[in-house]
Amino acid sequence: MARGKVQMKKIENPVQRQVTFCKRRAGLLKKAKELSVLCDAEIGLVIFSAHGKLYELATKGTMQGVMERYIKFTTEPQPEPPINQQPPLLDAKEEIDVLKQEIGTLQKGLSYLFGGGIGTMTMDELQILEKQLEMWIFHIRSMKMNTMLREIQTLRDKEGILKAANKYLQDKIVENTVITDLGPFGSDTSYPLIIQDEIFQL
Amino acid sequence: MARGKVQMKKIENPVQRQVTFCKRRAGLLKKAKELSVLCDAEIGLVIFSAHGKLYELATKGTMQGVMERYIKFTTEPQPEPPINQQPPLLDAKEEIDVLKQEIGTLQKGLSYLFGGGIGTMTMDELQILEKQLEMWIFHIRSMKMNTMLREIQTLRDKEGILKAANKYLQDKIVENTVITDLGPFGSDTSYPLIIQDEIFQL
DNA sequence: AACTATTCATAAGT
DNA sequence: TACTTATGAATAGTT
Repeated sequence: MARGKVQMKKIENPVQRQVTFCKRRAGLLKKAKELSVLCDAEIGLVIFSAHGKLYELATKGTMQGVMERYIKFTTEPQPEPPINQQPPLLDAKEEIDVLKQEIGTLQKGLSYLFGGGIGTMTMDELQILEKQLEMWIFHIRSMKMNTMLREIQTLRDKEGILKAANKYLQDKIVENTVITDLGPFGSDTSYPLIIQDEIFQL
Repeated sequence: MARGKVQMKKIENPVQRQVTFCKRRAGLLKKAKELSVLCDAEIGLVIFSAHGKLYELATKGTMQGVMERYIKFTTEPQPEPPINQQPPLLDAKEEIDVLKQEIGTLQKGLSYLFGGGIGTMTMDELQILEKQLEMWIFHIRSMKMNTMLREIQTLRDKEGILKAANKYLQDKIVENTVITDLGPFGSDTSYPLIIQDEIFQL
């Protein structure tokens, strides 16, 4: 930098350290912005000063966004965006592994937030925590219900399409055999045994 | 920097952009390390290249640690370290407030970890999450049970002490009145109405 | 907070 | 991809 090299160790003089912190922090944030702009990169930068003050920069979106992307990236295998893409669940097993890791993180967060020892919590605190967890479960269950309802609807849609296809096939067969024979078709509840795969590619 | 200023906009030439990305990325990481060492700061730096590759730096601990600290900092009010300190429970009301804030943090963490939309979770994922939450509740409830058992034990201890005190007082009264009168005392189930506060300072 | 002498980072070239 | 070099930027020490 200027007027003498600087030793790569903590600056002992608190005043000088604070000044250097301000200058270099500004420089670092500027450099990060530049890199993001010049090279189209997404950057998240978090700086906690020695006294605990927070300085942050998130290019392209929020810090939340960067952190989510980071978690996703480090949790999943390399291929960056293979989670919940168009093909709704390509590999259920892999997805469950991902979830397990996420839950592990959450658990860590729990024991961390209530660190020092959950054993020291008061009755009131336990009561609140239990209630909170119950609310979460309630939330999860209502989401499960929604998922099931959606699946049921999807199945009904498919049923409708199959019935229509069935009808169409029946009509065609009747049409082709009308001269020689009037077959036993006609029931509204009978379905064809041959199903076109394409029907499922909705 | 060298041989001509650089325009602060995305470098169009892909080759040059890639070269610049490598150079400036290295520079940025170096500067971040230096700032951390010189000024005793905790820094988390995440860089996603335009092609989605991840580069990261976490000084002092892990990126997880930085992100947890960030979440805590942005969720809670400023006073950074007033969480479950030595004085076990100086003010129960205050402690509950702290707990509520911590729960808020946890909630945020939940929606963050499953960010992007919990609505996209699969049935399997929801199932696992629900089970996890139930296990937490089970844990909480067993802790509540322990707390209650401990309180019951404490009350029994107090009862024993009170009974002993009662006996002592009775004996004293009997002793002092034995000449003039044999009072109606003698029941094992009667307690004195006057209780010494000191008895409760166990 | 502003200045300036230096060192550092790096754009362009090889 | 790596090295070199000329030059612009960052900044340590000073005021």
